[in-house]
Amino acid sequence: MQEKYLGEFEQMVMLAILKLADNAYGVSIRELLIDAIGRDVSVGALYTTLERLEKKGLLTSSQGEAIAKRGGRAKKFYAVSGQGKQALNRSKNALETLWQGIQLKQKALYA
Amino acid sequence: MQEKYLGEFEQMVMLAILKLADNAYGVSIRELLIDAIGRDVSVGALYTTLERLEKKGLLTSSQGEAIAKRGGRAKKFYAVSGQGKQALNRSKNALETLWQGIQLKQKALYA
DNA sequence: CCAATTAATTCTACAATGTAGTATTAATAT
DNA sequence: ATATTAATACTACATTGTAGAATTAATTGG
Repeated sequence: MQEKYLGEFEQMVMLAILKLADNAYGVSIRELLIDAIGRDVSVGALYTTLERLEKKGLLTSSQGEAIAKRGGRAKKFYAVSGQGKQALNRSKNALETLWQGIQLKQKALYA
Repeated sequence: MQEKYLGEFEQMVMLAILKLADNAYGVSIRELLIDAIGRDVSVGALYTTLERLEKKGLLTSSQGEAIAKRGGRAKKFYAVSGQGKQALNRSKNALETLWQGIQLKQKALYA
């Protein structure tokens, strides 16, 4: 079977998880994404993607303990699997290769 | 309207066009992509994507002249529009921001 | 000039990913 | 127990990815 690309949103979600390390769960992932990419991410979009990535084996998850805070459901923590990391690398490399030598905007040479 | 991401394949196609400069048409784009990303790209996948990108205003096209070669239909040349370049930049920046500080593989420090 | 050949694009159909909104669940506090 | 809160799950539809077959348009040889 030919390796497929990751979708772009999928990539972003996985990168957010890597960044959050052991604090990567739905709400925190969503916040980081919204902040990092400067646009809204709907709750549904995120959870759907998390599920799909886990089903494909690119993410793993573990149920969090209940915490002594006001209330609310337990968190489900995510981590990027080895397979997921490989996929990220492949996508990154493919894009980098293609960007090679392309200059879209001229940077100002001096202020 | 919120800006959407480019799909990853869409990005790749646009980058290939930029690279090919004034020789970007279906067949050459496909060859460059196959070579650059190391996997097959079906004819249909490519042309469908080209059409959609043009319809969205991210690409422009122009009909090529018939050329004195064995035979075959005239080429349709593509170029990335200003809007297309902006979209590429946005996607690139978003991904770069997220990759910031993430180290997946340790590079060998010495051989 | 017409049939064969070639180079290229278009068409059709379905799968995977993107996206949003609403509903549900599970925990805590009163 | 009931209200409140934090979080996840569900449902549905739009967009993008993907493949293969069909079609078109050009050239050349006879």
